[in-house]
Amino acid sequence: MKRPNLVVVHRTEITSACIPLSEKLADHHAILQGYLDTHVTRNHSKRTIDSEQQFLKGWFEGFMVQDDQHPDGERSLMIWEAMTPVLGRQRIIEFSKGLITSEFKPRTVNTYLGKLRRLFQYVLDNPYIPGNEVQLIITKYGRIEQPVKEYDYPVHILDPEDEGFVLTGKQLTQFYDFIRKEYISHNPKKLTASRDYTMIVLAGESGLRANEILNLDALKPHRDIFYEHNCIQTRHGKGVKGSGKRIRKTIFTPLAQATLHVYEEQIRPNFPNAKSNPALFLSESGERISYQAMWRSLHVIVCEARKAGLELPHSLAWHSLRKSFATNFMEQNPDKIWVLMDMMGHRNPSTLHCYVKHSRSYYDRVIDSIVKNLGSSGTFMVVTKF
DNA sequence: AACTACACTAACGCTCTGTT
DNA sequence: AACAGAGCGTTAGTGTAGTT
Repeated sequence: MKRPNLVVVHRTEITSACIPLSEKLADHHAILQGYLDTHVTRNHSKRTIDSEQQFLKGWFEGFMVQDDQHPDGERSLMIWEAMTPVLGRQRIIEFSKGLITSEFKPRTVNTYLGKLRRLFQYVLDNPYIPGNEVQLIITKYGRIEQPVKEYDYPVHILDPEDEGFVLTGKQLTQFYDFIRKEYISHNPKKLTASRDYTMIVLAGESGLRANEILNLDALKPHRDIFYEHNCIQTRHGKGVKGSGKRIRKTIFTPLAQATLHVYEEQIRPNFPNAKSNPALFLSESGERISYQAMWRSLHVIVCEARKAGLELPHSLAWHSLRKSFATNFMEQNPDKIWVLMDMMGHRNPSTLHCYVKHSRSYYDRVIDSIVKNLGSSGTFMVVTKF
């Protein structure tokens, strides 16, 4: 069910009717815009600002209240009405309950309530209506308070870790082989199929995110491929809290180098704009490839691979390749954890803990070998007396 | 009081569906 | 094919219950 349909609170009569509707609307938008503007000042990414705006505007428009002033007899909710003592909180509780009973993930409920709480906190900290004259919201529209209370949040929102999203080294090789030998040769569009293969090898061998792959450049001034140094750089690493995009370097394995070399020599030059568009991976129309196109490509290839009998995790997406890279690197180089962290762009070792997903058989194998070693060296003495 | 071991928050990316 | 949008996962900074 979509969020706007979850609004089930009883329609309420608004009594302070002496202010013209247009003025109320203008005040509402001015306050909301004031909050959204703080995201710009705080250097948040465009994506964050857009989704914040999308959600908040949608939330207020989704709540209809009765208003005889309005030609339709009802209109969307205003900020100060959402913050009315008692009634405002009731509305939040109903909203929260609606999401839970519709089986939204607690994580999502928490996210939405957080977005609302931060807006309302901003309004309480800046209780004025933006404009030429100084006007308090309270004197014009009555008392307001924070309607989102800690009691209305789900807690323990983190899911137990999923299993089965990671390809072992062997599965990864099989997957590459399938694409190269079967998928490309049976596909009439050799160019795009080869391009998709190159992107997949790059994801599996270097651990790059989908967004980082599509933003790689082949042409100057920002060429990101360094054969001579065995490394690839990304200038679009995920940032956090207004940090902006982050630059980092990651490993460029012999397989990835050989694959990319063939791609750059024989495949990429055949795409339109190959000499003018700096993007390493182009679409058939000569633009930088889009995330949606990447998603679709991988989706199709995975479906074909399953039809051909390959055993793949039930959910295999671009990010699974990044996880597979991390897990396989860790299994082959157990002592190089700091190197892996650096290549993944992690600032905090705790991130790897939930990121590297060893298979159950890996744990069994390693535990088994540890016990065997103990048996021969006698580190664990047999206790006969206490 | 210092430490440990987590949990929570917020920004931001990924996934997938619906629409045109 | 391209795009928009909703839901939810990822990551790093911060907070806190429980232990030493």
